[in-house]
Amino acid sequence: MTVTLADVAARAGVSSATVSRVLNGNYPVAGSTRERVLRAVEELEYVVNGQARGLAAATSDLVGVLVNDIADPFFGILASAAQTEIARGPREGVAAGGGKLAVVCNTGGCPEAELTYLTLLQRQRAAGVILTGGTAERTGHTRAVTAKLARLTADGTRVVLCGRPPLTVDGGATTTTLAFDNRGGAQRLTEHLLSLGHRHIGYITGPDDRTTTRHRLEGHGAALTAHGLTADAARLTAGGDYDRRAGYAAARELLDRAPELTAIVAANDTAALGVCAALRERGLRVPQDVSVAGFDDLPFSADAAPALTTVRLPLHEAGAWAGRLVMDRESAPPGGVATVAAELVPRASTAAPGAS
Amino acid sequence: MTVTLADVAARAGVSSATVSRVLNGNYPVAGSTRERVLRAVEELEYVVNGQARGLAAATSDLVGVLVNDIADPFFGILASAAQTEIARGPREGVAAGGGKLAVVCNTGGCPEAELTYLTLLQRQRAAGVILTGGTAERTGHTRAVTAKLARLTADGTRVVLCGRPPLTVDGGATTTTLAFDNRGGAQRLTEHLLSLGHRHIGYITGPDDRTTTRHRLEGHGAALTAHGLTADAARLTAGGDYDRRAGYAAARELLDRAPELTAIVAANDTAALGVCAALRERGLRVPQDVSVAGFDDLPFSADAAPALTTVRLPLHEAGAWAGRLVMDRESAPPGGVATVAAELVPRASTAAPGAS
DNA sequence: CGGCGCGTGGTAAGCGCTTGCTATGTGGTG
DNA sequence: CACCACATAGCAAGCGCTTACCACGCGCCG
Repeated sequence: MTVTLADVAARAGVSSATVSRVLNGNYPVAGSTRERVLRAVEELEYVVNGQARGLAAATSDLVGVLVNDIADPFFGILASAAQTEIARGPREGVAAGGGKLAVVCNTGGCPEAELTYLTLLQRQRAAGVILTGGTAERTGHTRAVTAKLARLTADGTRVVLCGRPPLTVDGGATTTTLAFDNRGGAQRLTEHLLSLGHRHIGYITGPDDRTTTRHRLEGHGAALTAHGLTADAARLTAGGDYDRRAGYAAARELLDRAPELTAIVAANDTAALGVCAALRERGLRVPQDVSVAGFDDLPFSADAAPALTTVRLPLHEAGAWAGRLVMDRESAPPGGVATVAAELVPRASTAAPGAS
Repeated sequence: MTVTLADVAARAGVSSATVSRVLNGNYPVAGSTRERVLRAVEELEYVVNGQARGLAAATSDLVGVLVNDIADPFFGILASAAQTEIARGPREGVAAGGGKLAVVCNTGGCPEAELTYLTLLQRQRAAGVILTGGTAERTGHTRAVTAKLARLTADGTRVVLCGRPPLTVDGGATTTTLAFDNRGGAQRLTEHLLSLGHRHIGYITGPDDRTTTRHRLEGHGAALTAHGLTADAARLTAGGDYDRRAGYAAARELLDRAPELTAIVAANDTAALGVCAALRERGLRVPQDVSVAGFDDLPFSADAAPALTTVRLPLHEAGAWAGRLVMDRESAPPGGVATVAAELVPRASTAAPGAS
């Protein structure tokens, strides 16, 4: 049924070794022979069997990309950029060949799923793995992931972390990491609100145990402290998730609890959208009555009404960078870790309190 | 370096065949033997080599998912839902095992890339392929894709089309298809505007040669015709792409060309956002001065201000359905083709013209 | 003019796993 | 008590490809 190397060889009147050599182009083959082979390949519509090739040559055409949820634009953009780099060979464009296939895995933020996917990728002897986004902070899990990654690395799989804090492996070695400056970004964002004159700032957090959540909250706290304010966490923070619903619910909770609020910082842009909805519903204007800020600078944020003040993470660039790193097309940053800057983007959703 | 079946066999004091059988569980193995083997697997941290297994058993753990761009929420949602189904085994959750890996390929809407990816997936002997979204309408390309898909099908790869029109293969066979009712949805949307009293309706199209673009435009035209209006295409349509920029640019063009417009229908929600931005910029209010409508009902549409009238495509459901179909967990719809309904969702961005 | 080296192509040994077939030991049955 | 059937386990032949190693023939140099 399916055409094999041997079929092509027979048709071209050469041995299968020769066909293999023509196809891989890493061994001298006379021009006339090469042509005969290529013609046979054409005629038979031969397509190499990747599994067999991988087995024989101990290589793989797969690169794993672990994300929380690919439907979330944050991860979508990251993955899209990474995929493009992974598919691109050394030359331009997918069509030129030489690229690999990106296996996207939705972990849903679930630690077990993360490990399961890593094992699945290990099964396929993936050439590389990119882990994106923050991760759960549970010692057991961190240890398990570290061990798994060490194993993968030992087996020759390139591992890149993108948007999560560096992980120190036993040997002291560090897997290549692109960390986002969540703390610094959050700090600058809150400073922006403080400098506008806000003193009662609510904060809506992401899921409890995530590194990203913690870092952003820490940045927020640092800014408050620097201004001599104490973060009244119990009263002024609420949260739960990085989605619209959570932002909406948390905003309502916060407004009930602390009506004096003049600004709300959301865990990310998506949640900020929910916050805006909650404010609108209560008849509060943004930014005249309450300022709102997000994080990430997702595409829709610039188009929201009012346009959302946020912190820009260069997701596309970071994803592409991670892609190049995992493809070994670029050398790792010194020390194995690079911090990706998070830039404050002030827009219309924040203003001085009481401004009409 | 890496542990093989033979290593496990040696450690357990059995033959590698027995280990294989324990691991695959499709052949009787005595309880005591099984336990010994499993212990050895544990101790050695053995992970089966997927390539070797695939080669020997003529199976594959990969399913391809072709999308235009995974960063676009339309495809992100589709892919996310599909991925989840693909990863899920017959039982619940990823961790239970039995699932496959989703290979996501960004074609960028480029026909050549589409073919290249199909070949790459064919190389890997993928268990299945899902092609999502509209496709370019070029005879050469359609023929090439059809041929490729026929080939894949013949090789045992399950092919599912999701969100694109059915493709008739030579033999009269039809690959399983979930088509979106773009035409009907667009028609109902324009009817909605007409029934509000609009008579001067602008239309912003997607890329020229895409099926989706054509179908939506046809639905729009059908609604106008049914109302005895002639679509003055030259004057009242503009467009270019399914993104914000295109919507913005096209809206400006349209407003310059036909200031009498009281409503604008955009190719999709993303473009509609650009339209709103252009209107705001000109000091036109939505919907008082100009009504705006989108298509797809992407998550942000409900949160836009004003909330966007649109046509809901059940992307999540469709993606999950495609996933189940490609995994052969559900039988194909009668005739191999199912049409996914597109439901009008009237929201605040459309109102009667002249209403203040 | 003989031999050496290089440019080519073939041979065959795996890569790590699955699986059809065979071999063995046990219990049940006539 | 002999025989057969069944439950297990092993043997070995591939799956389709890569690649180390060898063979061959030609041109060239000494």
